[in-house]
Amino acid sequence: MFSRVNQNSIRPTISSELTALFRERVLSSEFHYHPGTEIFGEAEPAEFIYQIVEGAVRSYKLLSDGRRQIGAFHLAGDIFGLENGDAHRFTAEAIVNTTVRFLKRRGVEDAAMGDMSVARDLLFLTTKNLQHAEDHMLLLGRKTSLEKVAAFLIEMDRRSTAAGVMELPMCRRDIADYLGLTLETVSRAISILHSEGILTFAGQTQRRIVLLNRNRLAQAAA
Amino acid sequence: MFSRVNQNSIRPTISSELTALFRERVLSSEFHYHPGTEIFGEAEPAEFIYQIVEGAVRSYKLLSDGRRQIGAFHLAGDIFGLENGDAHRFTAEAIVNTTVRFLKRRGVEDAAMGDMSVARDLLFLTTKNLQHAEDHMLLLGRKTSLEKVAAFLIEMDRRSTAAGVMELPMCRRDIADYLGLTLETVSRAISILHSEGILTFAGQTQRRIVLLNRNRLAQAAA
DNA sequence: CGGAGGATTGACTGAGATCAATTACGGTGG
DNA sequence: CCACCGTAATTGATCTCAGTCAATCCTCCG
Repeated sequence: MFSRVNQNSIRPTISSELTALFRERVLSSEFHYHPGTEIFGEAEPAEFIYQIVEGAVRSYKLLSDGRRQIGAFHLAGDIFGLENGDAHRFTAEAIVNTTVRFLKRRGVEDAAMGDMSVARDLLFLTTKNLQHAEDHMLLLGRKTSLEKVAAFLIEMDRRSTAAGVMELPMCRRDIADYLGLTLETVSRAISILHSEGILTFAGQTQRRIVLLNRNRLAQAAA
Repeated sequence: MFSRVNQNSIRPTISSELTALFRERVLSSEFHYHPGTEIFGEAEPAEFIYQIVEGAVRSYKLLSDGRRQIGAFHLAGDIFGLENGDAHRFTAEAIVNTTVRFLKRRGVEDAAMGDMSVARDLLFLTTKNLQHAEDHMLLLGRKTSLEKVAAFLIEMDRRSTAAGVMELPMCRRDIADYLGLTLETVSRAISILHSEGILTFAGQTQRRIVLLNRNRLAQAAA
């Protein structure tokens, strides 16, 4: 399922104190997950919090009949699995080959009790997640399929490190379950943006996208 | 727009420290809002945080063409307007005649710096909001209209103090904008639940609803 | 009693879902 | 290196759930 690895370069994040905590505690506490493997399940006890060293993770909820809503994608540097209760509220799965750092939740809470800057970090991170969820509610409840896909591409563009081409780690189905659509509708929307010259594909994969006109993309996202 | 009032009984909430703070600082810092009046606007500087003494408030985001997504309804006892940045991320409006308490945001932040239990309260409250938003994303992205309306009624039932009849302070359009539907679809869904004997109306208004079969309602919410 | 806003109901439309076929890509073994 | 296979993505045809448009009813007011 997973295997130990050793790697230490990581994209800097805003949450400096927590990232520092992660750095301090790197006692081979890194693990590797293969595509599709579960990191933790919804309602499982939340023992750790996680930071992605490399790779990508999807967090989702399921309905009993299999309908899935992905609440967030986590990329390199992102911290996830942060809960305030005892149980995880999402299932988290590696999308691609992913390396992850662990921190014991109790340890973080203890640190927060003693160190106000850690407590502030925790609140800041939770607020960031809340802000994202709030924006995503507007998208899910009130935007059209084209607006959703455009907004998704803008979000990924903003979060991607490489400036030129953006490599999407997730498949169309993942995008669909993030946007409350079907994979066919996502594909059609991307085709429209392609045919309108707003984006193009790099190489012969549909996962590497180059944005040709960010203004028009932003308009489409309105 | 609003007028001073004096009232002090309030439903107890989970967030005891913050509520205590609100109590301490009640120096005629209560205001009354009439239906439809704005308490604060999106992107306005967040100077205060608020607690409802009596009434109901809707928090929403707008798209440029007027499409609206209500992110939450706030009822008596609820604290809202809590931001971690300098600006509000929602517009908040009174739905009915509403009395609200204020706390200076700076004051709360200062208290949190000195008192760890206030800091914990702040984090707890933000986490509660996040949890609600996460559940609501699943509803908005993946549930059918009937499931949405059933889930809404269950939520309001859980939050309502009176056990028998539930008095909805909001109109069908508000419900629709909360659930990502149109008011007609909400009306039809309620009619279906009515015709199936799951709910009935109290008196001759469509705002007072009595749940006749919570099990079947929960099933409908799947 | 009359008027305005809220809610329901009906007829029709349409955006996105579903079903289905085809094409493209990436990994594997020969 | 290439043929093969399974998965991913695209594209087309059709369907359906919820949206739109519109009429009516209801309720609470002045």
